[in-house]
Amino acid sequence: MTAVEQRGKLTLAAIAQEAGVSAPTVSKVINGRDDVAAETRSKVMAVLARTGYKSPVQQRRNLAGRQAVEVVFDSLDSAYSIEVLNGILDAAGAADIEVLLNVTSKQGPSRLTPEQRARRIVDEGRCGMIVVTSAFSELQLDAFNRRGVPTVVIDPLNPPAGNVVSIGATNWAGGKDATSHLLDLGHRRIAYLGGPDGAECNQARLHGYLAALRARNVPVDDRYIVQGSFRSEAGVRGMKQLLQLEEPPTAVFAANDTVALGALAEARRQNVRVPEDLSLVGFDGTYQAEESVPALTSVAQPLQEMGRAALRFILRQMRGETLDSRRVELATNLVIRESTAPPLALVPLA
Amino acid sequence: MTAVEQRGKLTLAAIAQEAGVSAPTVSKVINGRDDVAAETRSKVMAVLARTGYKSPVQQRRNLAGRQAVEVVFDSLDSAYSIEVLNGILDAAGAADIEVLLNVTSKQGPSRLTPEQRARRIVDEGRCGMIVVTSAFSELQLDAFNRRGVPTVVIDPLNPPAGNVVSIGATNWAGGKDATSHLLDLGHRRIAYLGGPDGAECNQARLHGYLAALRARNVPVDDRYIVQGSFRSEAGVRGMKQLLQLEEPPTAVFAANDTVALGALAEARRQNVRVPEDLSLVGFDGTYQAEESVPALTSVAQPLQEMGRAALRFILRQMRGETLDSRRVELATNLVIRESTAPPLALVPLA
DNA sequence: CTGAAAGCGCTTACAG
DNA sequence: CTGAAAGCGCTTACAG
Repeated sequence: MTAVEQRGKLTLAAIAQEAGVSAPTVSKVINGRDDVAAETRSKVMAVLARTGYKSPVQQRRNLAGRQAVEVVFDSLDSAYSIEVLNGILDAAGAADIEVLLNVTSKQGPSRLTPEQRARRIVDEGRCGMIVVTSAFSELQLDAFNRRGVPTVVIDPLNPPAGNVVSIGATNWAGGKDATSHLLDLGHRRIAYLGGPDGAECNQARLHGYLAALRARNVPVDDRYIVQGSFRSEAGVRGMKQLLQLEEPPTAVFAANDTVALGALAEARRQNVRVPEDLSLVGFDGTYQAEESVPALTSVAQPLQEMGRAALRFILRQMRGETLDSRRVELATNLVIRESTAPPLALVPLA
Repeated sequence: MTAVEQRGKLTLAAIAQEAGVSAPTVSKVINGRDDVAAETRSKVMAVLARTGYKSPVQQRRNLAGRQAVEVVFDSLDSAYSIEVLNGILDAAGAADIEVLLNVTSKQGPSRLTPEQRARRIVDEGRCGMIVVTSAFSELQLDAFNRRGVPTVVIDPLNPPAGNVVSIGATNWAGGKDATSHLLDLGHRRIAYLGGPDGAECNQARLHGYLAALRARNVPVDDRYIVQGSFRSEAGVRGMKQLLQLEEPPTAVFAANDTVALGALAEARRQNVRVPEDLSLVGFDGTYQAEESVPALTSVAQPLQEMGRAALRFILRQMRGETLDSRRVELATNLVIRESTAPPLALVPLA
């Protein structure tokens, strides 16, 4: 038994002595400052963990009662975000953890800077944070981890650096599956109706599409690749553009369901029948795909499962477990519905 | 303005200076020690109150119990609930209040009874509660109010008794507007494709429909009134039933947009064109109505506004204001889109 | 990256 | 009862 453990007084100075460093150094570790050598940090962390020392902030956290996780979305206006939220709520309910919901687009006059928000989340003693937004920089996200608030990012636009845990889906494989399905049906003129150029997940889907074409030696035609956004209007505009081509595509793989539905609406307006004249595949597999007429063939993301996994990662980190991996991709699943069929040329006349 | 109020730093020493005593004396007052003269104590207390100084313990308590409103939904799987939630988040963001989101269908193994939930909400010091669920009885809801947690119910299945504040929309007037619109177009065989029999709001819409028919001396035909649920399947089934009638209706007023979209899907399957062969009106006016093809004529509820109003009611009660009314109905608004047209018989042949 | 030194805000022990 | 002085625990600024 060590000196510290014998005496009742568990002070920062005692921790310092125990770890063989100075008090200021322990202070820096506790407050998540980054001017501490990794080795020193882990030495101090070990003593902190062993002695169960609680900083004032951590004591505050204990007083706060029930554990709560901060969940931050950019907005809650898509089937996508709702499903992720439902997954988080599900796992939180099971673990008896409160969910504090924040939507950055719904900020009042006192709009918080990311720094202010970070300070508040730490000060208020959240047991973890789930982020479905690009409102935080990688550095800020890592700062949460260092301050003892385990943080998980869901489907980041770009994979976060450092120690930040992120959860996504197998976008590349999903894109390949969708395109292979269209190729299997006999399509050769297949368009990619894409989302935002800068989004990692969109790029992965596009490259899955390209990979499927190349695997079958189908030449890539740049006119069939139209980038846009993840919103419905992008589908409308993209579809207009594609239908003006001399040789329009016989199939379209859209970057998500919302874009696909925009494309479907435009096709209908131009009397292009789906799936007879045009096959259409979406991505996400939300209820939008199910309820559309015709029901949309779509690459389903396990959105609820992603939300659940995010919360479970936080629980594990709270228990002090180390994670196997900083990045997890859950499998997508192509769900074939009514919006895809062989191209008309291949269907024998009745 | 005093010295203390001018400087930003609100420290114990500043309070002491302001009160004309020493720092230790202020410390004693704050910590409830009894070796302080009554007069000195009250002098210090006055300054504390005026400046709003908080001791570390008080700050801790404040941080732990930062004002948060408990929001309880049955589930988050409809456009309806999402819009209400967004309204709540909007007003909460503006008022700098946290939102604790609970979904009763997402309870873990330790499913709470309403009593347990109530105790917890009170014990944890929520500043208010917004309920979009029928998980609580009227008595339980009233108990929250009595225990000092102002409670507001949004669109209750049945209007709550006692002191419970509830917010709804003008369902009766909306039902009347929808039906009058169809009558104005020339329809006489108008069906009501309803939601759950027991729901107050559904009954109000139905009675609005009946009132509109009676006002124009159009006889009510019971075969045109089909009750169901608020889900898509109810629209599919109800539409099947109506299309089997010897004289099917030329127009359908559906209890909500989801039911209307189910009806639309079934109509399309049976090659009944909307609006040429059948006019269709929904209720709620969510994005579902906008994005459908054809876009759905619908009675828009101010769902976001209802969420906002609920939160503002709580703020008012927190400030001790008395409310004018225990029940508020916000106005609906008929939005005419593409799914309604005169009945075919009235359209002159081209 | 580290820690001696200074500083901050509060509390305690005690002289008057 | 009061408050000058000492002390406690932590943080900050900065020299090395």
